[in-house]
Amino acid sequence: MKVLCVAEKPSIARSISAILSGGQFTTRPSANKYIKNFDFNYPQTNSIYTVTSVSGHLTAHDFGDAYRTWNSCDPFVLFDVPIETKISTESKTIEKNLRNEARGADMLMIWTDCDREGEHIGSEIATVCQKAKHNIIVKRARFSAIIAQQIHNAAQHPVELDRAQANAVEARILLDLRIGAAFTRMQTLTLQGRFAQLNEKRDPVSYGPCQFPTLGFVVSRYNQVKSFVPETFWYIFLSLSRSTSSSSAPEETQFTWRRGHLFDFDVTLALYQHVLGDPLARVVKVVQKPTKKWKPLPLTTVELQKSGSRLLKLAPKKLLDVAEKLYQKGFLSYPRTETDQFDPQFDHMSLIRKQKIDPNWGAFATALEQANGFVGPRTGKNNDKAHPPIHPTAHIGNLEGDERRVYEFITRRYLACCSKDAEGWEKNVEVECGGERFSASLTILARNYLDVYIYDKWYGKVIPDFEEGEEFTPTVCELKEGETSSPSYLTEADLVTLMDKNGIGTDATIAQHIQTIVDREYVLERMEGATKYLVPSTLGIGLIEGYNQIGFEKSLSKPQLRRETERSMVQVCEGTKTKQDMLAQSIEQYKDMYIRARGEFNKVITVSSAFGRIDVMR
DNA sequence: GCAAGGTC
Repeated sequence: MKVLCVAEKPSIARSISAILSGGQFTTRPSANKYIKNFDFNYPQTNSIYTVTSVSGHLTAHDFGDAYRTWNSCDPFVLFDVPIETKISTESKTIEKNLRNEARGADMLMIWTDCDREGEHIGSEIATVCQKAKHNIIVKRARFSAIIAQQIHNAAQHPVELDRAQANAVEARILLDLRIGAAFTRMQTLTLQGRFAQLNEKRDPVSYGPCQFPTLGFVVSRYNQVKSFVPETFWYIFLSLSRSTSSSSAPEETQFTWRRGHLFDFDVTLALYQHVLGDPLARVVKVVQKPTKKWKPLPLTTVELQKSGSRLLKLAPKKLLDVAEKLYQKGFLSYPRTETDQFDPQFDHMSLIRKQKIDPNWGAFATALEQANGFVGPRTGKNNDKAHPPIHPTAHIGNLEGDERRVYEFITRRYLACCSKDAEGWEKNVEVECGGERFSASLTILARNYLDVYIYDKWYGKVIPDFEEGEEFTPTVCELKEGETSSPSYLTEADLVTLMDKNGIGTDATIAQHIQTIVDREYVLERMEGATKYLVPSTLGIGLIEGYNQIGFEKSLSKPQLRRETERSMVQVCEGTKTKQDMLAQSIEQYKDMYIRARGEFNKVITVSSAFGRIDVMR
């Protein structure tokens, strides 16, 4: 039997071939420069295998000619007019390769990632191959990691394609296109009629079910900052200076008031006077216990973008681009993964060994190899069943600039994962004075993973000995005043976190959505020191606040609608809803909102005009 | 000139 295997991307095709053939395969080029065909025998099922791949989705969706140009129709009809599905121009050579290979095959085995999108890509592959060979048997290989035993098992026990999952994705594709195109054209054409600046630039004023909630987060934080009024508070500050030993200089131990701070001056003053009336502080409790600072979890794409943008000051999109490049050069594992747990069979030692030669972290890697050095990584809660957490696959010493910094971060993170938690000793001293309680708590370090993961800080300070029942005269006892501080604008790391929590976009697209609202000039990047903050432009504020004033039951700029789309997709996958019902219900809902938005768009225009100009403020 | 999701 001749079997044609098709993976979602070239790297997986190569890995599968290496495993199934035991390294004995021949390589043929295809019409596409990224894609190769691998041939070998697979005696376990008495078959001749060819393994190739696509490169993500094969098809593109668009309206027919009659509706593609912007002035050809009322945007409202885009909710209903037919959508054409074509092989995208970039995929033409890939389609050709699939057809050639399918003609000579008895069976098509689909090896796309085991997620909804993978099932949809699989159905695209099946359509192309069945066109080339009508009676080809279509099967699907199920695997959750590129591990020999799993890959062999998948090849020997193929299952059926899950059409329900493919349908759910198809519905989302159609919905996003209809909603995006209809609202984008309506917004753009209406605003261009009112604001000359927009007309000159001809930039679309886009709407999208992911980009608007993303913009909504930025505007919402902006409003919090603008409406913030500082509040004065008061607190009692207590400290003691004493030497830890007879020879050392005195050190100050600061105690924290158990009440934190109060907003009522008179009450605070009364309590303070009570404390002043009692010159002696008594140690009521000393608790000492070991404490830990946990090493980081294995690295996912979202976490790379969050911690990377915070620690390396690189934009999430940039981080992903750099990681992608390093992956293509063979230094990193696949950088788009939701998985924060390594497979129990994962071979860490050979990867750690590769890092021993590094001048900066080689010694740490060497120590991990010794007895008591290595501790298996923590197990997170997420597993996409397709890719392991991001880790270095080879050592490289001559990178420069951002590539070097990203590689270093990922490598240090990985080595930290294979190390031990930092250990400390916590001493909590509780003190009573004039009826008020105060406490001090400090930690002493045993660094472990912190030695390689230089991005985490864990400060500790030796605290003098205190004994229960001991009395002392505080060195300082003061009534102090403070002020609540304004929230800051959103950082990119904050925004990634919010999007991830609210299910806006996926690990691979979150960074793109942020880029989109910047490109559309809805949001400006403002540097303060080394930190980049996101501030909405007048246009961004006008759009969000304008829609808010229309008072939709479900806001176009909040995550709820996207969550509902997600829930509908799950229902289609489970078979509790049909694709047609999902489409019909959503389209109806958005049509109602579209009609109201169009009717009351003067509110968006009014809010935008209120800022005087609709172009961006600098 | 529109979306979001894959991927190179």
